[in-house]
Amino acid sequence: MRDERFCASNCSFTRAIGTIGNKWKPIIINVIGTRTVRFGQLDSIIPLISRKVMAEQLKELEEDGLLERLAYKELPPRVEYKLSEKGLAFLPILESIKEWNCKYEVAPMPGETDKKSRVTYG
Amino acid sequence: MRDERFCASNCSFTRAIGTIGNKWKPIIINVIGTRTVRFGQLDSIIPLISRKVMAEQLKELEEDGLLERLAYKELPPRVEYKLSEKGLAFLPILESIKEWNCKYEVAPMPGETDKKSRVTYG
DNA sequence: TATTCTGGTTACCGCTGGGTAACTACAAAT
DNA sequence: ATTTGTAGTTACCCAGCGGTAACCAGAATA
Repeated sequence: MRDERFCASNCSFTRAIGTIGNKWKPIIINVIGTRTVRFGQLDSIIPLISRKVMAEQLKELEEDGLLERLAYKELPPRVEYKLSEKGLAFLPILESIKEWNCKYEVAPMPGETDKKSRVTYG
Repeated sequence: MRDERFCASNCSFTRAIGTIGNKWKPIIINVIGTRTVRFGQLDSIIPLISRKVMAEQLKELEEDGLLERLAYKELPPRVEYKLSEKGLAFLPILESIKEWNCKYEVAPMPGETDKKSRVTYG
């Protein structure tokens, strides 16, 4: 999941890509946004990702200081996730990616209506 | 390599992540920058990536309109790659990722000097 | 004649990313 | 007594990612 060659690079940019350069992390960060979200919510908002991978990604995001994890000692358990200052500072970058894509993307095939393509995170 | 569920999504942001959300593409785009670069150059500048994967990534970047491929009918062959308008428009986003990382990254372990970690693309 | 140079492509194969299902703890509700 | 709900974790397993090595054309150089 995490590529050691990237994380151990002397190059700051390479390490940055090692941190957020995969398909799930930008999606997760974008979904959380400025909210506080529980694990189960993330799991149902992003159905394409399995619980296992979700847990891995969240753990890595926390290790990299993008995410804060608040676990309440209750039963059934309750855990809330919210972006740290670093994570919040990444949101504008995601916004500029959205703008960039809207401006330059060639139109996706029109009339696409099957369920799989309905999923939306942005 | 390319995740069909991302590309087929109705969500523009998800499609964008499907386009550039992997570890090699931002690196390649950053290395090319405003230059015109040949295949062999890319291959030697980024030794961690194999020829096969490099070729795949370049092809996808071209398909997604980020890259222009100029093949000269010579022997031995010469092929040059340069960023399209769309690709160039992505460079500022990479710059902001660099700034973001410099500002918030926890210091990597000091005194790291083995060769693997020497590789730099940024 | 043989080697080099370039930008790939292809066959082969091992490793692992990631999916599924089962399982945990314990309180509260039925 | 049994079911439900939450946040994970673990074992198991398979498709496919990605690495390696071989191979291609054909001109130029030694």
